[in-house]
Amino acid sequence: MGKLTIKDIAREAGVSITTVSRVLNNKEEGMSQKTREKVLRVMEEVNFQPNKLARGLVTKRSNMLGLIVPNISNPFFPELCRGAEDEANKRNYSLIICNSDDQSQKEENYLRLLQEQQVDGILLSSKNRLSKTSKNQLQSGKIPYVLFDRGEEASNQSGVFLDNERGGYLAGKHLTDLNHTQIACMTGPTEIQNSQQRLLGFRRSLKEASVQLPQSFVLIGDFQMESAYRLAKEFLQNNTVTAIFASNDLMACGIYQAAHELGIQIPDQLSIIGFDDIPLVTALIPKLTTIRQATYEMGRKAIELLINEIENKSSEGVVFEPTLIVRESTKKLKRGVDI
Amino acid sequence: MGKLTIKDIAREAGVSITTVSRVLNNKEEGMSQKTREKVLRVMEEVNFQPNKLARGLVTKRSNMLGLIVPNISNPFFPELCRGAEDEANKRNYSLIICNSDDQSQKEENYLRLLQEQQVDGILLSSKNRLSKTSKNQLQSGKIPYVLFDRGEEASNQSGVFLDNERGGYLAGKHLTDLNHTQIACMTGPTEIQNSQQRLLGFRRSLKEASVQLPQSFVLIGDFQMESAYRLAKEFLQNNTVTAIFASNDLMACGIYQAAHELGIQIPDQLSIIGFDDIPLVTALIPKLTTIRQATYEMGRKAIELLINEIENKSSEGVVFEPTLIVRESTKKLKRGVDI
DNA sequence: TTGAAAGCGCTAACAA
DNA sequence: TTGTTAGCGCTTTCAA
Repeated sequence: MGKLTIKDIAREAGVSITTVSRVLNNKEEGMSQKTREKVLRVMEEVNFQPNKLARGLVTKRSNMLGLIVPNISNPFFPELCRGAEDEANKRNYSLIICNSDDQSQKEENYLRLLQEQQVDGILLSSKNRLSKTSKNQLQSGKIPYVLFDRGEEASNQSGVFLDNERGGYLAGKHLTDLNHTQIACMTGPTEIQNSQQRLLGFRRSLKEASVQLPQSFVLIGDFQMESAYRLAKEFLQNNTVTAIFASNDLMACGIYQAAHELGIQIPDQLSIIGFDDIPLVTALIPKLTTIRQATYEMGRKAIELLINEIENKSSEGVVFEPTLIVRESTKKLKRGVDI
Repeated sequence: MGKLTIKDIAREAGVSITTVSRVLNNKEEGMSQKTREKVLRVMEEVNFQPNKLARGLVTKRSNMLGLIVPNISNPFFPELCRGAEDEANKRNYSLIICNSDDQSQKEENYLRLLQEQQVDGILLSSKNRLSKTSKNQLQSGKIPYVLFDRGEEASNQSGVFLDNERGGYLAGKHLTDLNHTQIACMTGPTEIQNSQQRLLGFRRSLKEASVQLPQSFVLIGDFQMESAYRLAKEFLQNNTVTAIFASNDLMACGIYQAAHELGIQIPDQLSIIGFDDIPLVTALIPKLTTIRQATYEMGRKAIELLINEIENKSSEGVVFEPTLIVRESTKKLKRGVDI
C-alpha cells in the first residue's frame, strides 16, 4: 500500500473527507465529539501523516522558511542558525539552509529556488547591499524577507543588525582605558559595511582619548585566520604596538599565532581584543577578550520578525547592542609607559 | 496580480498548458522549435517561477532532503552540513536542517515532520542506536534514509561512517611511537559507540607496544570542553603522565586549559592528541596534533548515497579511514625516560 | 452536525 | 506536433 490519505481515513472512519480535514485542522465548531474521536482513533491506529505539500497548494502556506548565510562553516553562523532553527521549529516552521559564499550569483540562484519551493519567507545574510537582481527577485515574488547582520540604509525593510560602530567604540575604549597608546587595528574587507562601521567606532574612541591611529597601523584583513596571521607577522616584525583590535575573532586567532612565533607574550607585551565572541575563543590561551554579539538571540529574533511579517504583515527592524567581554588577552599598562 | 501559473503562460503564448509543462520539463520529443521558443520567451519576460509544491504533488518528488544533526553548534557538524548542502544543491535538492540535541523525542518529532513535508530522503546522525519509534517512523514511511557518524551493526541500511577503532589505534600508535609509556585517555560518554570504538583501538595500539593503560587513566568525558577541563585539572594534579589522548578536539581544548593553569608545558611536559580535526584547532598554541575525519567529504558522500538510494534504490555503506595529522602538541621522548 | 464538489498548479496518459 | 482531461491530497465554500 502507498501512503495513506485523508480519503483512506474517511473511508475507514465512515465519514466524509471534509470531516477528516476538519479534525486535522482542529476546527472546533460543529462536529459531534463522537465523530471527532472516531476519526482521531483511526488516524492514530494507522499513524496517519497528512501531506503538507497538498495542504500548501491550497492554503498558499508551506510552513517553510529559507535561510541564506554566507557560509555555515564560518564559526559565527552555526549559533545564529541554531537560534533561527529553534525559533522556527517552535512556531511550526522548517528551515531550508543555503550557503551563498558571498557570491551574488549563488545568492540569486537560491533566492529563486526558495521561491519556487514556495517558502513563506526568507532570512538573508547578504554580503553587502543586495544586488539589483536579488532585490528584484525578492520583490517580484512579493515574498516577506528580513535581512540579517548587514545594514541597508534608509530602507523600510525589517532586519536584525548589530550596532557595529558601538562595538568598535567599546573595543577602542577598553584599550585606551587600559592606557594603551600605540594601537593597531585589523579590519575586514573594506567593501563590507560592518568592517567600516567597526573601524569608525574604533577611531571615535581613540580620538576621545587623544590617541593617534596612523594610517599604517590600520591593516586590511579579510576576516580569515590565515591571512591575519601573515599580515600580523609582517606588521609585528616591523612595528611596535602594545595592542591590536581585530575586527573579528578569527583574525584574532591568526594574530595569536603570529605573536607566538615572534616570541611576543600575550597580554604582557601585546594586548589583543577580538570581535564576535565565537564559542571556541575561550579555548585560546590566554582567553580572548572580545566584543560579543548575541548571535543565538539574533537568529531567534530574526525568525520572530520574519514570522510576524508573514502573519501580520507588520515589520520593524531591531538593532542589537554589543557588549565587552573582558577575559585574559588585554592588560593594563602603567600610565605613560612606552615599550 | 497574484503569482503567475502555467495557465497564464499558456494563454500569453497562445498554447496549451501541456505545452508549457513540456518546455518546463525539457521534454525533447515532439514540439516545434518555434513553439518552444515562444513559450520560453514569455516565461523569460514575466520571470516565471513554477510552483514546485504543485509539481511535487503529482510527481511524488519534493526535491527536498532532511538532515538531522545533534547540534549544528558543535563545531564538528558545520563542515558536514556544508559538504551535504553543496552536494545536494549540485544535484538539485534542497536541505532542511534539524537539530535533535541527541534527544530521541526531538528526533522522532523531526522525523515525522520531515515526512509530512514529503522530503525525498533523510540523512540522520543519531546518537546511538535508533529508538524503536524512530525506526518505525522511518520504515512505515518507506522513506530512504542514510545514517551518518554512528554505526548500526548488522544492518543492511546504508550509511557513512568513520573507522573509529582505527582512529583510536592511530592515536595510540603515534604516542607509543614517540616512546610515551605513561598515557591517559579521555573518552566520550560510554553509551556512545564511537567513544567505545576509539578507546578499543587505542587500547589495541598500547597493547601492541606493551604499554599499560591503568583503569584510573581512563577518564570518562562527555565530548565537551568545559568538563574536560575540570576532569583534566583534577587528574593532572594527582597523576603523572607524559601524554593524553582526547577522544575529540573539544576535550583536547579543555585539557590545554587545565595544563596551562597548572603550568604544564605542551608538548614539553605533556603531549596531547585529539580527534576530529575541527577547523579552529590550528588556532591553538601549540597547534594540536589530531586524528582527522574527512568531514566535508563525508557529508558530501552521505548525500550522494542518499540520492542514489532515492533514484536507483541501490544502497551501500561507506567507511572512511581516519588519518593522523601531526602538528605541534606531541613530542618524542628519549627512550626509557620517565618523568 | 455533516457532506458534495470545486479547485490549488502542476504532470501525464491518451487523443487528435 | 499539440491539446484535452483526469487526477495528485488537501481545504473550503455551499448546501443539506
